[in-house]
Amino acid sequence: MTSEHVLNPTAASLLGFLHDGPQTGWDLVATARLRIGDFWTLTRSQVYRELAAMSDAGLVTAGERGPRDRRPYALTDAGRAAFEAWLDAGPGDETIRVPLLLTLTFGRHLPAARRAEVLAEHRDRRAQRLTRYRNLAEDLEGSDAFAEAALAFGIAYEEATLAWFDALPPEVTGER
Amino acid sequence: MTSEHVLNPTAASLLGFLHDGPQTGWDLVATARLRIGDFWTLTRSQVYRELAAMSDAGLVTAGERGPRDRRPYALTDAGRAAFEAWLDAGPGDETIRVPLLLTLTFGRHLPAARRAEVLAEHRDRRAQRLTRYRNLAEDLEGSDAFAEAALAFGIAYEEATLAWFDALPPEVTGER
DNA sequence: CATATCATGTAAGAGGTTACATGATTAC
DNA sequence: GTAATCATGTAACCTCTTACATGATATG
Repeated sequence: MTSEHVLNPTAASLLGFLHDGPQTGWDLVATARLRIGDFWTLTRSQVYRELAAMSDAGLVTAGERGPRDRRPYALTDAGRAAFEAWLDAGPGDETIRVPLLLTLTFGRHLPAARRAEVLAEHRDRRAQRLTRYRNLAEDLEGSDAFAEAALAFGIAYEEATLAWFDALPPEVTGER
Repeated sequence: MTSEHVLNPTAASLLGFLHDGPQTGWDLVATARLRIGDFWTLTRSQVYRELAAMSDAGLVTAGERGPRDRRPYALTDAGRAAFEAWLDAGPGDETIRVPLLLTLTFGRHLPAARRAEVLAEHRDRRAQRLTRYRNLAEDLEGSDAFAEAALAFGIAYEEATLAWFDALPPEVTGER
């Protein structure tokens, strides 16, 4: 009888990173920000909480405290099994929540001039993100095909968004 | 001194819908599912809670209970002001959380055959969503430019996603 | 009269964010 | 020695989901 600890995607990702060796909470935050931060948000608080919970559940073990109270967590066999089960289950349905489209839906309640500003600001943020992604893609080239694929998704998304922006009719954008 | 009640996007959307006249919680759920359901999830529980909270804050007023205990909520001037302030602030940053890209990031831990299956399943779900969007777009044509624009975003997103799927290299998809 | 649908809500818990509190070590 | 950064964690609160509980009305 295996005690099935159901993983949430955040916890599962931590286990995923621990496959490359023990890490402290602090390090895991940095790793996660770097490797999945562009498509999965997570906070320090969350990481420490999930680590504590997974330690209780036997999915990870806390090692000795090192300098500066550093406390490395290592994957257990149970943790490895739980991670594999999570991965094998496939990605859950995406929760699509796009604040921009809410603002747009209620666009008729926003004066045209302000609407134009708001949209332009948002478009700009997207454009900056696309630029950042493209730079990242250069750095990443040839290293990790999976990471490259994930980044390519982001690029495709932002490109599509910008094209959408530029195709909006003037009665929506509020520009004359 | 105006008591600034800070709205979350869900609450704000309810106020937005109440601009077209009083509605009950039940009706608001249906309206929201229909009008913003494709880019903003929300549950019954949430709607009743937000209505109660906004009623306490004076942003809406509960009317007399009708048949089947139906209780219509109406917008107050404070509610209208709060909504306008929310709308004017512009859309907040999108929280990007794409479970698919997590699965992909850890793709090397998933056997190639299973990886191919998982990706194919997910691609299929996306394709179905795109089809649904396209049908909706036909129905919507010429009615509401803002709703059409929001839908066009969804279509652009799904089209970009499908194109990305189809451009994935075989070492990522796990197909030979 | 039985079943489906309409309609309200509460309870419990998971997940997520922000702010607070504390202290060690490194770099200047 | 002082400021930055590393490192751990707790507390409070908000948001969101799922399950539970209850009853009225319409449809067949």
